[in-house]
Amino acid sequence: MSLSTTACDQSEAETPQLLLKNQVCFSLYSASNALIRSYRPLLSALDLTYPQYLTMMVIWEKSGINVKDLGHDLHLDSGTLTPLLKRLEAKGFITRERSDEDERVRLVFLTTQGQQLKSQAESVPEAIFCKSQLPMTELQQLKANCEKLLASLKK
Amino acid sequence: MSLSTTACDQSEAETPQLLLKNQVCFSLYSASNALIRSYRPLLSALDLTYPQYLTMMVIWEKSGINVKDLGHDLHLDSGTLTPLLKRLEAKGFITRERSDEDERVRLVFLTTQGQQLKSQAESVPEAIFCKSQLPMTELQQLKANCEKLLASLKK
DNA sequence: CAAAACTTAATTGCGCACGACTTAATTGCG
DNA sequence: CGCAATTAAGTCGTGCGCAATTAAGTTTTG
Repeated sequence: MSLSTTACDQSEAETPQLLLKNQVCFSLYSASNALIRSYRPLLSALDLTYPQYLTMMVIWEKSGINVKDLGHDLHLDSGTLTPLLKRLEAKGFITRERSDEDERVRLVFLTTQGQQLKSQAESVPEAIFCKSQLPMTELQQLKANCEKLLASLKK
Repeated sequence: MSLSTTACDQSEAETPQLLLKNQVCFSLYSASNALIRSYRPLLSALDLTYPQYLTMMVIWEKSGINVKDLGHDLHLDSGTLTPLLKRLEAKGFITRERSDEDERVRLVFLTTQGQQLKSQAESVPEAIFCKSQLPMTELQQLKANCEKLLASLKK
């Protein structure tokens, strides 16, 4: 067996594990791209990209977090986060300050404008749920399956 | 309700729909990134990136396909595909030729080297399945859920 | 038949992801 | 103490994704 879910395909049975339609990863990748795409018009109204929106979620919850912990929460590294945080700072949503205790550490704080953004963002999840046109139970199942795969790959 | 699966969270119940851990999309995005990451060492041995690997799958199945149909199959546009195909051509895996019937159309053909690559790639799906450490039934469920979401968002 | 409408690919610009590397600060240990 | 090892963030280069635009070829239609 393989990650390509070879089931009952009639076309080209020679190497079915190399058919696009049998790839779990392709489905995951396409669905992720499509869902992020559907966020785009909603988020561009807030002057945010999707990764910036995720980052703001962490900062809304944990203002003063450092880059390492942010990267841990988002599963992203400093090569991705540093420029992203600079863009969020340029937009006025956050400030980036060095820690006094440890000069290596960069702390990220929410600004007043960043706080205001949160109330504007509150309607986004509902809007996306409507766009998805799927029952909550299925979305939760999808979420659980993704988390299980992620946990398994992280080990 | 919302796409953020607000269930039974104890932390910060004020706006639970804006907590990262309640986002279906974040789980999907993280799992997709992680799975693609786990393909990387296997594919770099074949001198392919993950999107290039997906593209080669289509071309292995449909040598002579045009860019529009390739984009339809992969859910990608020419802005992504044109440079990707040029890189595949530079590596010698494909050729890109104009159609005789319609000069606008660009046809993509498998080369001998591209054909040889297929046999080298045959071990990849199995290796990824092992890395995932999940039963096939769960992977198939994940795949089905992703496809349902994608279909729903495409409408 | 010629101009308008349409279609296909290519181009451009921006923002990720991420590996590899660098810089600077802190810690550890002999 | 002093220097090596470690750690945190930043930098750089490559390759996507995708919106917006452009260029070129084809079809439609008055």
